[in-house]
Amino acid sequence: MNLDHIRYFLGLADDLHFWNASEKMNITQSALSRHIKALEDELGVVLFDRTKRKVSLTAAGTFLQTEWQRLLAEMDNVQRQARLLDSGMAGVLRIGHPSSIRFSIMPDLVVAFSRAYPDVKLELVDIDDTNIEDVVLNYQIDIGFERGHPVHDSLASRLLLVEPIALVVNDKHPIQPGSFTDLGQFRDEPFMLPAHCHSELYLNTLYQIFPQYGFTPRVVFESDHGTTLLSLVARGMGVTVLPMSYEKGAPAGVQFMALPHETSLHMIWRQNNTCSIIKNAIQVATKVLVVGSEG
Amino acid sequence: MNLDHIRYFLGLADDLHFWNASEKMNITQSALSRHIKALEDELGVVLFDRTKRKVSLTAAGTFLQTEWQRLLAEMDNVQRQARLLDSGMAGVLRIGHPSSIRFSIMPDLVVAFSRAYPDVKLELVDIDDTNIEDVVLNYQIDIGFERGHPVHDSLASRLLLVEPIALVVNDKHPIQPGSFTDLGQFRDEPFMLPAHCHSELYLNTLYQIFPQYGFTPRVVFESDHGTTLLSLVARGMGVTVLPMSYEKGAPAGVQFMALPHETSLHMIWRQNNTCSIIKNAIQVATKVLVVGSEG
DNA sequence: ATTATTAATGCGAAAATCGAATTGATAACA
DNA sequence: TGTTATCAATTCGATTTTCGCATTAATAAT
Repeated sequence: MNLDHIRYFLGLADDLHFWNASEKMNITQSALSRHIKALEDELGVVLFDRTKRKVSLTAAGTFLQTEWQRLLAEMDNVQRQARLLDSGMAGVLRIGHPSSIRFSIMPDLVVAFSRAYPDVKLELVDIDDTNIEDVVLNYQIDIGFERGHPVHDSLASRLLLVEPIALVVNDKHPIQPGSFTDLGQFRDEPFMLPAHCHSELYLNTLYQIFPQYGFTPRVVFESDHGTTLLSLVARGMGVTVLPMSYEKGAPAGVQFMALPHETSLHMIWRQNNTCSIIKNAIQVATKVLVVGSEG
Repeated sequence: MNLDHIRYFLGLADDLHFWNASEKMNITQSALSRHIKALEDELGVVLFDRTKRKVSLTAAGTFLQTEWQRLLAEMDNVQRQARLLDSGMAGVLRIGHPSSIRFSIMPDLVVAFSRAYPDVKLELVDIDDTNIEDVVLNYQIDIGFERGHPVHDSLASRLLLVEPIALVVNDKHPIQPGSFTDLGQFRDEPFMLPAHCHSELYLNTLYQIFPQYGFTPRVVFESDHGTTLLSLVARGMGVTVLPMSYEKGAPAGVQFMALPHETSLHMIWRQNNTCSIIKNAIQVATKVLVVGSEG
């Protein structure tokens, strides 16, 4: 059955006059007659009583008028929603990110994206010890953030941010920004560092720093959570090394000192994910954290 | 847009394989390809990602799969209901009847009809002093019952019942069935009779009886309600004349004696009412009250 | 490099649909 | 009572759409 048949039916049901109705719908009267007949034949139900002089709806016709009107309107709404989904103006975007950007970068991105696409629902998924690339590949999330260029082939990525890695000390520590020269000054300090189950890429970067200063840090505490490390630094338990973006939202009593080393933040997604929401998200993220671009 | 397009879409969305899906739906693969393409072009939305080797639904496609499935099911239900309405298996039937058959005939008809057509809702409309023919013609009810052949041209009717008119006396009245000969015996009795706003046809029949016995009844009380008259007869206030069908459900203490006069019961409906429920109602009524038939 | 798989496409035939004109039946009017 | 006006159904030839068959093109598997 053709939805146009139903539209023609509704037009005739409004006018109850074949010629008038056909003219309003820009078809000929003969076409309208045939459409209605075809519809009636297909249903096996007479929709109009025509007495050569007057056209009126049958009981079934009256029923179908209201029901089909409703269903056609629903069809339209469904199609409009589909177009929104297609254009990335509506839908769901699941995001996973390391805790390191929870307070500094994610809020900016979320606010910017929600403003631009208010009808897209954001689901922030907590990713702790799992490899974030796997979580993207497993369709658990659509977009992930990772420190370092993604390893997996079928992931696409964009570099969003390059930031210094910082040494973090208690603000009562004898060495402060004024007297800080290089990391070698801390060779005998107790370090608190991320655990090994954290992002490999970042850990590699991190653990390649110390040998350059000729020492291996004495690790007295391990944690994946930067905020945990920060609060222990604030309590004077030792020093730590974290991306500079942790400075925003850090507790009182800690001091960040940039090291001459950097870490990058990449946004990653499935290469075969053609959904426009992804494209929109890339665009927003790029606009918010203006950096160059990458494949 | 054609609903078949949507069916083809749903078929492909199930299989995610053009050839398999097309074979299941008894069309060729080329036809299916073109249907899907036509649908996508019409919507302006890509529904499937096809990578020459794998077919998968887009976000919009996934959405439309569930929504269109639901809408198509609704379409089917609506059509089924329309067919029921058309066949007279469902719908509403509004009935008006004189109070004279409320206890004797209507219950039988209602029970029989409800058993045969359980999905047709019966609305019993109380018709008191209004002309029942007008109530049918005004579309207030679909079917009416009238004592006598209908007057109006555009009404169709069927004779359902011919029954005696009865004299009703108190069971302590000196004249009882054994001693009853004719109505002339009651020329000096106090009569209680229907009021003039009752059905004209019946009143004409009724008031033509007395002259045949050479007297005019002494009317001491008038009422349209046969049950009222009966209860007064039971209290010994006088005698009355009513269709024999009142005997069923009459109060204790009254005695019915058939007169050699008859009244008929007709079912009436709008001649131009083509609704099958009417036809079904006629059939049921005829079967329940087996009598001949009439135009 | 070769083969198998599979969606898209070109092509002629078949089917559906269209508009213009005609028909047939009824209501309105003279 | 005969005539006209109205209006839905129908006929007919032309156009458009849709179909199946065969082929093409692109990819994955061997």
